[in-house]
Amino acid sequence: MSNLIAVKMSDTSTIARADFPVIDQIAQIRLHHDLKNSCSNCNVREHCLPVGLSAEEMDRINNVVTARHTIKRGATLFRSGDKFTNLYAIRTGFFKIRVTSDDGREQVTGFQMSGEVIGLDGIVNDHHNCDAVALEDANVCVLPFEQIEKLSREIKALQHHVHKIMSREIVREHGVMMLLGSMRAEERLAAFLLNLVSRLHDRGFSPSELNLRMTREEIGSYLGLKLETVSRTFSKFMDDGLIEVNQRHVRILNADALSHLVNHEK
Amino acid sequence: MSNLIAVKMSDTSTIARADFPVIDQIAQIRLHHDLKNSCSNCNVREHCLPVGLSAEEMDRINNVVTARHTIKRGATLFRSGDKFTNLYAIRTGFFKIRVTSDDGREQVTGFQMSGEVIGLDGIVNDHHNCDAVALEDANVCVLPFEQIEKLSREIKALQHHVHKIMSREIVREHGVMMLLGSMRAEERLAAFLLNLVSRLHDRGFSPSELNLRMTREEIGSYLGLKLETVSRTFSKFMDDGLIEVNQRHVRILNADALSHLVNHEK
DNA sequence: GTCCTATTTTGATTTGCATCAAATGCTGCT
DNA sequence: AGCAGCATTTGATGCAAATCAAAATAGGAC
Repeated sequence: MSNLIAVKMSDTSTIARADFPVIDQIAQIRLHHDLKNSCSNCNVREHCLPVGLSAEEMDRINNVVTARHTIKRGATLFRSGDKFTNLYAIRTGFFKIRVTSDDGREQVTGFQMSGEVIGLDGIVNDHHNCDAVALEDANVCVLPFEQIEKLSREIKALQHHVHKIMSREIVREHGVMMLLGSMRAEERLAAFLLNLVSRLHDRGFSPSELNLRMTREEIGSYLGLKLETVSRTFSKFMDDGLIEVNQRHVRILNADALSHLVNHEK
Repeated sequence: MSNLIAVKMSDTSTIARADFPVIDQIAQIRLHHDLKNSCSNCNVREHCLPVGLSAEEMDRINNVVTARHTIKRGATLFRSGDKFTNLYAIRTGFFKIRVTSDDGREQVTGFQMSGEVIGLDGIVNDHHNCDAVALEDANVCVLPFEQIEKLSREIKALQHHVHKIMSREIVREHGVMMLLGSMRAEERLAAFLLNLVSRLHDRGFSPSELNLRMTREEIGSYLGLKLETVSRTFSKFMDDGLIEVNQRHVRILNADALSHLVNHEK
């Protein structure tokens, strides 16, 4: 009965990319658009898609999503320099997006989760300028950008939705710039935790508990801090009774205090 | 013979905005689309518009640009919270874009010059989330976003161009995050100067000389540094023979050394 | 031209975070 | 299950940039 054909491949995620193109690193699933796998039934559709689409419009969008990929933890969905052809809507899993400078410095520019669309960086130069690395096994819908553009010309709501997604990313980055440019370590970490837990809450998870998918070093890269500073700041928050930390598991005990940290300098 | 009707208003740029809506702060010019003022004759069109448009397409785009605004130095083109209706293409002048947090912290997120399009932040929530402040008297084309979207559905090249402009902004912000997250003061200032001079060079100005339109404090806000650090770093670059600084005027003497600073940590 | 204010420079000192270092605790792999 | 390597924590020290302070300079208003 299942119309799903899963082409599972051996995990080559640790093998140097030069030898194996991305497509070999990830399992690929061709969709046959049964009800079970349509956008209309997807539980993150309110993030990826505009509201108020007609059944016909929904169907046409659905037909653009002809493939899904699963990406193993540690593998990259795309890399800086890769030719840009698709956007990706994250169905499940968690990614870090990072840029790398000529001299090898890395900067994590974001952590993206289900319902979020990644790959927008590739549009301007036809090539990606950052890497998308799965921090846990992930599943994404492949959105061929040319077809998204074509359909956007025909479905006004989709067009506006695409614009909103890009604008949202610009606004998000404004926030990160504020964080990096004018907050101290405690403020940065507090803002980070509150942001993560709020986005998870939007997706039906606990408003006060979360499992970090990234290392202290990756958090540090995102926040412009060294991993030791991240660790120390976690400890400080523990001592102050603001949070409970057990490795990657964090429980927020005093969200108001964290929020106060972020919004009241000094 | 001139078809231009300039409605010059008294300069109220220093008066509190609560009392005077933005429209009162800026002189407004209605265009009658004579040749002199058409996009096709604009000397920054290669920045704002896609290449390879047909005469008819160019004409239709031109008809969307029904107004221009002049903004006096120190006045704002839009502010955080303002209803979003237009994008703005900068014809002449220089803007800083800044976000302000709840507790009053300011962060300059960019300096934009002629040919660049600002206001994209407003799309996602129908309201702007940052301020655009003119750092010198400026002139912008008003681009009603609904009409841009309408025309984008009809002119494929325009649609793709809009996408590229947004993607470019995302990529630019990635670069700023790299700068803020993992560079030291000297590297940040070097990157800033090289970026500015390169963009000015693209516009026909000197590849080695520039007049800063912003204060040390504004540079510092953008770079996540205090104004004293900016000033000291300028002095250091002078001592090292990398640049010549006279107040707002900077001459780059050794671009390679600056570039080396940016691209080779330590 | 002169005054006033904003901007810039430079110096002295402090401080928050990085760096260096080492011990401990996980996790995934065989 | 056990081991190897990675991740995390914590301490000691150093340093880059912030802060505090004051003088010099420029630019605008009248």
